[in-house]
Amino acid sequence: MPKSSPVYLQLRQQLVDWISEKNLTSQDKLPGERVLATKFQTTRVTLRQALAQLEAEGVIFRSNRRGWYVTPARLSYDPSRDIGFNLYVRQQGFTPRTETISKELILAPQWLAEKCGLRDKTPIYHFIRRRYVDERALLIEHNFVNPDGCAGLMELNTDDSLWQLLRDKFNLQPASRNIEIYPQAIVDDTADLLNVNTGSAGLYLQRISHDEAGGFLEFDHEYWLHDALKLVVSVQG
Amino acid sequence: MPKSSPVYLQLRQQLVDWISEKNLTSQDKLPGERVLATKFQTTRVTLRQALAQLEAEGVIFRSNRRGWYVTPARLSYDPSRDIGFNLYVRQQGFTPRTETISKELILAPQWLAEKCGLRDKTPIYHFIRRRYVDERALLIEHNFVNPDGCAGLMELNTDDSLWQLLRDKFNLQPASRNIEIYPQAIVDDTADLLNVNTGSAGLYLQRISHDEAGGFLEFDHEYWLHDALKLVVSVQG
DNA sequence: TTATAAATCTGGTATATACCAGTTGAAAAA
DNA sequence: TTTTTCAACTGGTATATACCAGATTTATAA
Repeated sequence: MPKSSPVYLQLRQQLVDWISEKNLTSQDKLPGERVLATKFQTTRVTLRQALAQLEAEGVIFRSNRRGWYVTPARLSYDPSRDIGFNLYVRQQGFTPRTETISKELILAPQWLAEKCGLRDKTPIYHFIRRRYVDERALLIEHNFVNPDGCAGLMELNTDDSLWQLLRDKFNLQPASRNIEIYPQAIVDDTADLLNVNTGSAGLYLQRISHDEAGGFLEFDHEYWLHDALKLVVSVQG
Repeated sequence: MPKSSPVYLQLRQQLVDWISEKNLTSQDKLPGERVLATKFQTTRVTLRQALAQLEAEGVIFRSNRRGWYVTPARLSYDPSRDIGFNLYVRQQGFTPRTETISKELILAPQWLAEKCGLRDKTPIYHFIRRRYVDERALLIEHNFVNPDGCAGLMELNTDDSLWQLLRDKFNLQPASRNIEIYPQAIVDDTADLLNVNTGSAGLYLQRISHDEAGGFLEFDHEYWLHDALKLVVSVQG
């Protein structure tokens, strides 16, 4: 006799069926939790367990206190290329948007100096940007750029590709990158900026770029929603 | 007046403090939920919310119905190299173990044939392996190997590096790899094999390797626990 | 000594209920 | 028409309580 699965997993399946039956698609809103709980004859608590399950699977997502929505297809993303986020997104038929949340010249804190092989308190540009696809905020990006050779970068419009600016205006181009990637919960400020609860699943991506002479160009880290991207990398050898 | 954070987040902090105060370290077990709930004067339900938060952050992990444990440091892992899992792990001072769960010669199903550019129903080796670090099961790996040029692979011991076997015994070596990486919930069989609940956060990693002539060598996918690894990739250009 | 069965751990699921806190949109005021 | 205010909605947090289901240990029988 097959053991029956728990109620919340059965409910999960009912929700999946219902979503496909109703032809709900990318970014469509689900009814409120109280409505769903009634419709499927269960408690809100149990319903939320099923919703959380689907959220973990990347089927639906929530926007802070606004409700549940159907998750759009993942964005393919190659962290070893720098054709620019906006271009990337458009090539896949989505609509990008970038907000520069802050830009300032700071003195490199110790952790950053260590990572990048700089002396403590070296001046460095710090950009914080929020990037959207189809008006859903997908990631928060921090760029720390070595000001050597690109003085005045901060006065330019940074809502598009930084690398494009560096290449076109300052003739700077990365020759090698060290990339680190791992799943990490999104917390605190970052969570707020992305309109998710602290502790939401996310993907952390860090990149250190050097020029041909081995000089430090840029340190960057990105906090992505867990269901938002698919990394694609090609490697030789 | 600063808004006070919810009880479960305060509790989260208390737990963190308590863990560090008690000097709990890698793989140490936490007291049972009922004990903790009493100690911190809260309900088991609220306590579990705090524990789930720490789990999402990768501070603690649970082993199915056994209890909560302190998460070990992440394993660094370069998916573009193939020095072999076991060697990788040992280099970082951990103890690896690999179990071959199954190995068989199958006929490539459609999805696989498409991905690898094969004809439908091409014969192909299928290995399923479970890999441990310090006796914690971290990932389930599926290898689909093109039998051309490595007949008899299935009879060999596959608890170490497949690539090492292919290189040493069959003179096969990959020239290029296409890698896909994204966060994905661990469900069903895979969850069972890893001793986690269905829906646990995980990282999915897929690799397609070709030889110098562009011939298909191997398709591989891996399901990792979300808190188990840190991907490290170096890229030129 | 070993194998088996039962008791007792542990976390997992489920229900009912209340209130809190941002979001939203409608109503009221400017 | 525009702004402001406020009611109502939504999801988020919190407590209390019960029972279920695997895992582990202990006691018992072979």
